[in-house]
Amino acid sequence: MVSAWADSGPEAAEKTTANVSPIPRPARPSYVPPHMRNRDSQTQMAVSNPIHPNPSNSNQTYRNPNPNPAPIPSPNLSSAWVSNPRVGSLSRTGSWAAESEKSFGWSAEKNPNSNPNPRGWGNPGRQRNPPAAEPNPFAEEGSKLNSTLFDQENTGINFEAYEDIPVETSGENVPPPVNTFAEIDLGDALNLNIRRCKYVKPTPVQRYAIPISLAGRDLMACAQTGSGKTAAFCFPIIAAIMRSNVPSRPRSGRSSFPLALILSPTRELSMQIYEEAKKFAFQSGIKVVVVYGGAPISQQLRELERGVDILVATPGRLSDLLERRRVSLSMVKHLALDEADRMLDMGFEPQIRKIVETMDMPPAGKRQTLLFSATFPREIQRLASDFLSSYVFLAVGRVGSSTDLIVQRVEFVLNEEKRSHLMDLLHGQRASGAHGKHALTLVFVETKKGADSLEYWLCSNGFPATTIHGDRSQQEREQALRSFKSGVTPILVATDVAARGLDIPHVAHVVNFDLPNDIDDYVHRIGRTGRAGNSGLATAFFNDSNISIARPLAELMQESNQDVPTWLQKYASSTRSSYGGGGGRNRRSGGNRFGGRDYRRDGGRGSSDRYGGGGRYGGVQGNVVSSYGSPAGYGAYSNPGYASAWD
DNA sequence: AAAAAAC
Repeated sequence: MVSAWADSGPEAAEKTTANVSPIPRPARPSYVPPHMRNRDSQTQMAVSNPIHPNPSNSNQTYRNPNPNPAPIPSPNLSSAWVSNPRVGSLSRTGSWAAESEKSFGWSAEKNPNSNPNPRGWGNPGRQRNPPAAEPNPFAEEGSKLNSTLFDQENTGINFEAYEDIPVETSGENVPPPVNTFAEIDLGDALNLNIRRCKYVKPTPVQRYAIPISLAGRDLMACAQTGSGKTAAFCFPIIAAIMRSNVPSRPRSGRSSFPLALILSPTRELSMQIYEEAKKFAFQSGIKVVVVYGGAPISQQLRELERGVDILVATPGRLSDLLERRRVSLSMVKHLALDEADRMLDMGFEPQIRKIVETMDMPPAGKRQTLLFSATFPREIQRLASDFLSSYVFLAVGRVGSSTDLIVQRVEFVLNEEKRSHLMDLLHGQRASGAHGKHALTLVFVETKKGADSLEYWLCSNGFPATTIHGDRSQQEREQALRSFKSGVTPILVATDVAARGLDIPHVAHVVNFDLPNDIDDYVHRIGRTGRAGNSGLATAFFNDSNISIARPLAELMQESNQDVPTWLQKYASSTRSSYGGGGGRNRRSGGNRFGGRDYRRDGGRGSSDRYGGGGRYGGVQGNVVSSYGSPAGYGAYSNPGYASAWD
């Protein structure tokens, strides 16, 4: 379980801070101190406010599964693949991957004009704007795969770790899980794209969530970080749109009428979901558009005008577009909230409620609603049930899952010693070299100011760092992320803006320089490493100002088979029991094996219980099953190509 | 108390 480089950790920890004096080195020439950075002003956009006509035919039959989906020209290998559930035993380096890509004929695929769009983007019956050549979203992936660097460092998905993963479903008539993608009718185009993504078999959350969603059910899914959630909600949405009769969308005004809406709490996460969704929807005729703040709206408006089927958005920019009547939600048949617990917490909930309940979106029951997160506090579940109709609750357990692959360490570090202690860790990493050239370190701090100041200090001390937080311009944020991912600045100092969902390959080490107050935030932060079944290291600096998280942290570490320092246990037991009622902020799910538990079950506990109990629905049926019961089609193999598509 | 999210 412990990887080679993780073993080098303790050596670094043994160094004393006293031995290290910051080595004054000139800042890298490219570094610009925070106060010197100019915040670029946004392009002003003339606001037009066309009156939004009521779409006359929005009462289309909901979900009309068409047994004869519109034929989509597809390369000839797809059907062969669909009928072969045993691809799981093939190695990426084997002939399968190499040969199949050749025979797909990439150059031909780049010309979508040979693929008359059967969906009618935005303006049915008429293709006002023939689509420009659809760029191949797999191009970058392909070049990455050919890199020996990545081949060396990526060990591929560790499916063995998922063999015994506990899965809990509850709700009425829960559709059964599948073992392979081939068992589900996702359509030729999507099947082909799944293959291009090098996904060989579904992850646990996908095995359960896809059949449930495909059956048209609402879903609240709780699955560990890095477990393939994006695909779990994108696949069924794409498949459903493909097999439905696309309702004709009004041509009036300048509104666009997406069929699916995917909301996420940060701009970068929306961007990431968009990039993934574009791959899945490649050459399916389904148009994906992303909108978020901080970027010029004019370009986004143009994209929308060209038609949109799946809209990925952050709440603020979407609200803006809704007020401008440039987007109508009246045709939305699928609503997905990623990081749903964050979307429904105090800061976001009113905004989300406004979008979902007071605009023109069909109500729960007339649309499908999919909620995904790694964490689902009980009170958020209760809020969320307002948006759901007869939903299935799905929890994929933590044991044997990716958080188990993260080695978690907690060190007692006083505030004034944090910087030098971080320096020790970084020096140790650098000296051992065991992390490899592409090993990245993500450092979480509490405040935006703190992020700037730590970044400056690191740079001044010879550690190439950059920072991402909400006070930086969107350009700067995206640049920082690129620079981090590419290894130009292998240290990224971040606020919680980077805590959730971001899939950054090769993050070997997550440092909680400042611990969060909420254990769920901790779970999401450390989930930036140890992805796709790879191992990772998470180090937290703890001191007296973190007492409130001591107990849930100790419990979490215990649940994931980590060594809990004795001193931390003392802190934990010195705080009031979280089970005594009241003060349930940091309550986890009562020590069970899941990241969350259906609040409709397990009635009878106090109402302050955070993750379970006191449900207003009595007697919801539940099943606990082992996810990977059937070994069919699962062979040991390694595939370096999976990591980035896993979440 | 902080962070995120529109102009």
